[in-house]
Amino acid sequence: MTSSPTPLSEYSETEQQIFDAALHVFAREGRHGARMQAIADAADINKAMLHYYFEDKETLYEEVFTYTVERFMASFGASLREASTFENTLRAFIDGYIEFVRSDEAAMRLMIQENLAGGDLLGAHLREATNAGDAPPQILVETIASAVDAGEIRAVDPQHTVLSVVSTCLFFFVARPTVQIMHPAAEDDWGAFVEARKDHLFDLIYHGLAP
Amino acid sequence: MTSSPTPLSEYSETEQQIFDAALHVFAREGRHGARMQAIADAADINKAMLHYYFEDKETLYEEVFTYTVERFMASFGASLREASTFENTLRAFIDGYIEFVRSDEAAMRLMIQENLAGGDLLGAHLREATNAGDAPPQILVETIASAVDAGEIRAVDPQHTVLSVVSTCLFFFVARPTVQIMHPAAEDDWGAFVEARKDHLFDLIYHGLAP
DNA sequence: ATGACGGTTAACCATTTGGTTGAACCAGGC
DNA sequence: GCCTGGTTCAACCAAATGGTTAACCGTCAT
Repeated sequence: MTSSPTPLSEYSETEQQIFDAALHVFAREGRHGARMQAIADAADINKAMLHYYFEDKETLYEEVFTYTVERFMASFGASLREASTFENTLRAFIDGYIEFVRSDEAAMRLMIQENLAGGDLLGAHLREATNAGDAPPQILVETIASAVDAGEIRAVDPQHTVLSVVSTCLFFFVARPTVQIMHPAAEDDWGAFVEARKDHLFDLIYHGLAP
Repeated sequence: MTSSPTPLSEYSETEQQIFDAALHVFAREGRHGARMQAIADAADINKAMLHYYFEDKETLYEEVFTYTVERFMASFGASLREASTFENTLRAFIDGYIEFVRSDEAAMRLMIQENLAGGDLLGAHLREATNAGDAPPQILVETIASAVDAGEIRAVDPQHTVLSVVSTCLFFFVARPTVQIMHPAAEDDWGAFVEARKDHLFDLIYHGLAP
């Protein structure tokens, strides 16, 4: 279920094990809470190997985080290809974005950890991308703005709307333990619950935007 | 802006300082990432005082967390008093819930930290409350179910709907650093942004539920 | 064979961190 | 004054943690 985060191809096998393990431990314990020994254990290697492949904890974190944030931003746009109707676009985005997060929950948790801890490193990356013009959600914002202009949907604020869509797609992953206690269905079969959630979210938001 | 989390009244002043500081540090760095020295610094006291008032790190965390989770659950129901129309109820809940989180963001961050870390302690508290019948969101679920039965809103799944409402109310706080980079308005005046968000969320969800 | 080299390991070191201690401080009651 | 109780602090200690080292493989070119 929790797949490997498809690290860089130029990495050796051991490097990928470390990378993978570090992502999961950092995602769970946070930048400072994570212990090098825990990462070594998760990667099933000797602690010294961590420093052989990555200089120190800080460097390891930065490499893992940088790679994760880039993958995250790429996934944003990837879910938006081929826009026919706005209805199809919204459906494709919700499905695609949720599918991406499901395939690598640890990546998302790491992003949230950064936010909780102040998001300094995150800020640097995002500002860079934003200035370069390829800020991830900008595409969706424009899609919604166009739909508003074309009269396809009500005159909502595109920025706020995108934030709402993203919120609903991500939050139930963030609070997964809580959700699984509250919703018996989510506890029994998480996969089915995620599918049901895609349908519900599209239905709710599409009706919320309809004229 | 970041108000004090109104600790238990039976606490002495020093105890409250510690409690308050611990909440903020745990919320930012997580259960294991938090350093006792950091908490002592934030509380502006000597490190030995922490152990004078609270046995050890684990106990301190548990007391802070227990108190936080209880306050959180109470706030859930508190936002639902006096339901006339469903429209008013929804509006009151969104406003009240967001206002509660705004008044104590650290409490919410602590809850999210617990979720990211697996939520074992959280699970114990929630299951207890759920079995006792006073599970926080149960009231909202029933309100929505009634509205569906009365034909006030479309035939949506109440459980999923509540999760969606809560997602949108909480997520922009969780990802506040990211949101502030993406939305210039949120960076300039967070308070005004939160207000705008209340309006937007009510508008989006109310239309999403309307028949 | 051998030696150079990437990879791997256990043992080790220095610093940080959680936690303790004994003395000092500071009321209020006698 | 001086005792007593709760409170506060600097210094201290043992364990945990990040990071290093020197030796040890295995293998491949010479």
